[in-house]
Amino acid sequence: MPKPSAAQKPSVKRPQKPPRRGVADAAHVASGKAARSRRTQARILDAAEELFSHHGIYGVSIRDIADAAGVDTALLHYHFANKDGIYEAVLLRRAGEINTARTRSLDDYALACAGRPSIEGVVRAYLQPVFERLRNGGRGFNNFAALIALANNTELWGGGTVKEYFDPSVQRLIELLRLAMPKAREEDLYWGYQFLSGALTLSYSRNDRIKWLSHGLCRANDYAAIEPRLVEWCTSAFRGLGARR
Amino acid sequence: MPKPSAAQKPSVKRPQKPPRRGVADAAHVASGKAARSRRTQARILDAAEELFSHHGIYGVSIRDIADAAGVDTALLHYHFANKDGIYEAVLLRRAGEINTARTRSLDDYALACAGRPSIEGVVRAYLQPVFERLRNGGRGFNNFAALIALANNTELWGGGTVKEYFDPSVQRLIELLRLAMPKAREEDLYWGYQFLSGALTLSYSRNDRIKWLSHGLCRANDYAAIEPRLVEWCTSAFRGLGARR
DNA sequence: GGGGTTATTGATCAAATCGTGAAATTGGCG
DNA sequence: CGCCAATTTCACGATTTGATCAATAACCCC
Repeated sequence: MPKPSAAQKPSVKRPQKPPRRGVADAAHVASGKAARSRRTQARILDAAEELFSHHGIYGVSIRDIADAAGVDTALLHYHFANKDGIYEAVLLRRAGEINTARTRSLDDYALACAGRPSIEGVVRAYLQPVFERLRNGGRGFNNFAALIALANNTELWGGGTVKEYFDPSVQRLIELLRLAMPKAREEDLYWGYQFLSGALTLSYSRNDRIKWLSHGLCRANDYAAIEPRLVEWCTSAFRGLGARR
Repeated sequence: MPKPSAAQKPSVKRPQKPPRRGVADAAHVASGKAARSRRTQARILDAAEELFSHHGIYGVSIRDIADAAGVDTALLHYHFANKDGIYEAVLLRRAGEINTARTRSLDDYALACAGRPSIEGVVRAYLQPVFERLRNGGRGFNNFAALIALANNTELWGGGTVKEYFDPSVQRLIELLRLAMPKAREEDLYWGYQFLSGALTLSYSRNDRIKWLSHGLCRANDYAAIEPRLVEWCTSAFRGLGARR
């Protein structure tokens, strides 16, 4: 059984993170100790992200990550204290970015529609940032997404820290949906989000069952096929829900 | 990293399962060696089901299961060979039952509607058996469902054996949907199922995020609230999809 | 009621796991 | 250069984990 999880070793001795370098050097490969450190941390997180997304947090050992990243296990403890620390760092690295992008996308749409949002517009604005990254974000983001899918079906849900990044963008979504369908009941909006979320989550999970079911007609990670269909799917569904009373 | 998983120790020495008792004694607590054995196996599987559903397969040790079931670890090996064996036994115990129930429910509906199924009828018939068990099946079935939700977001998907129980009922669902919406494109039917499946899956996962998001208005395991809404949700969505061309 | 089979236990192993502390390396800076 | 701190490696200990084997207990049948 997994230990009571984190928060049991304050790890006082660990040194502070180095301050950001004064001069921003992003063009070519940055040199210097701090930059090098940041790069190895990123390598570790990349490896952990990939492994976690495949086998879950308990299916991966610290050694696995260290080997994949090409460093010693002690280095992981040095940078991230313990396994939970690595896991959390993996999630936090991208959680903020994607959710501010979501919120921004929704805000942009709210502005563009001049206070009269359509269901389709809202749904599209909410989904667009994720799918854009799924298509163009490289393997890293796809691993991250698959990991989110895994964590999403657990009570852990990333140890509780991550949800605080995701919640605001969802609340913004609900707000706009409320505007778009004023006759809908409050609970129904949340249930609608729940159903949307489940469908979205399965989309970027590592489950390719649909390929077998459809005899190769559909592939689970064919995001170009999924995005318009999911938008349409949720739009119809919300519309039926909003028209009910 | 998890081992290449099962299929590496033929475990020749393990004795055969005992033959079913000649006399069926189901009314009161069955006595006899075979019955007792079956009961302890069930206790083990119950414990494993619960633990796996919470922490995933790699988050639970054989000792954890043995302790929870109140037996020695060696007994688990005796009955199920190894850890993967336990996991598979947990899944197989209910996978067949629920899916034949699903298929039967769909067949019944197909008969009742006299070859002219409605989208709503099909969706309802597909979902009804699960929700009935989620409401009345006791904690055991809920644990099982949560475990399925967990496994569903993995490429493992239960080691590959379980899908063969699930697939036929899904194919039957698709067939009937095809009848209900003859103008729909083939791929869209499968994508629709994928979205339905994701929403359903999240419903019985252990994620209660919706409770927080809705400030207590909705609770993730309020199946009485979910079932009618999910039926309506998917019906509207499929309808929009079927009307498109 | 004893013999044989099945079910269950206790003791134990080898490998894997997380984590630590001391040593070695690296780079920045006077 | 030569010191100092941040980074990285090496070697190791304590614990957990999956699994096995012999020994015991429960049961059934003759």
